[in-house]
This record gives sequence, C-alpha cells and structure tokens, in this order.
Amino acid sequence: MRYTSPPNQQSYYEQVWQLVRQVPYGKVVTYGQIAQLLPPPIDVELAAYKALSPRWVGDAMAACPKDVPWQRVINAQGQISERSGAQRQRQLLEEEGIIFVKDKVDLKQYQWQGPGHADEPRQATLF
DNA sequence: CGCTTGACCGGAA
DNA sequence: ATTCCGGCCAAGC
Repeated sequence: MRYTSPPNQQSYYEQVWQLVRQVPYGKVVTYGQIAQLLPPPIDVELAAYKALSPRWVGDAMAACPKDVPWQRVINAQGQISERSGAQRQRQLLEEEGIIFVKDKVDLKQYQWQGPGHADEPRQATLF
C-alpha cells in the first residue's frame, strides 16, 4: 500500500477536524469529500492532492480529538471502513437514525452537502 | 537503525 | 459486479 502525508500534517489534521465538527447529526460525509472541501496545501500538486488526500483525512480521523463526531465519516462506497471499532461506528450512526442496507448507507439520502448548504431532505420523487 | 502497518479513491482491466 | 493499481509517508515497535 502506498502512503504520503501532507506537508504540515498537524495543520491539515486540524482543518479536517474543524470541518467534521460541522457535520450535522444524522448526516455523513466521505473521506474524499472532506479532502475536496479543503484547500490543497501549498507545494502539493493538484493531481497528487486528489490522489492522496482522502487517506490524509483517514489518518486525521485515526487521531481525532474527542469533540469530533468521527462516526459521521465513512468511505465513498457508503460503507464503514474496515477496522476495529467499525461496529461501534455503525451503532452510533444507527442511533442517529441512519439505516444500513447490506452494510451500506444511501449517500444520496444521508450525505452532508457541505458548509453553507441547506441540508433539507430533498423531495426526490415527484411525479 | 530497519521493518510493519495503516479510518482512501477513481479509473482501468 | 469485482479486482487491481498508483499515489511514493511517518509513527511505533
């Protein structure tokens, strides 16, 4: 497996945590989504950033402070990333009203749209 | 000092 | 649908 780290790891991690703190109850975000919402650090090529940043976010979550709703961060497949503690994460999300189907959540329904964006449940089907 | 081991993702095969 | 690959680091034994 390949790895990298952001130039200023501590600073990057704090930006990640700050963003995750804004995720509302009952919503989820993906690692890649958080990475996308953050500005690429200077000295990091855009292509490299796109390829590596989701894992930086994962690294940040592995070290996140207690006041961060870490359970609301899942992977781009709508699943909880494999590790010890995954079961606890699922439990917390289910307590927030999130439904799992075949170990996956419906991102269309639960994914947070980002800061400054109203997160009303969209009326999808209307015919 | 030298391994080993990671909360990822999108595109290609 | 499923598997494979590139990206090319750093903290903990």
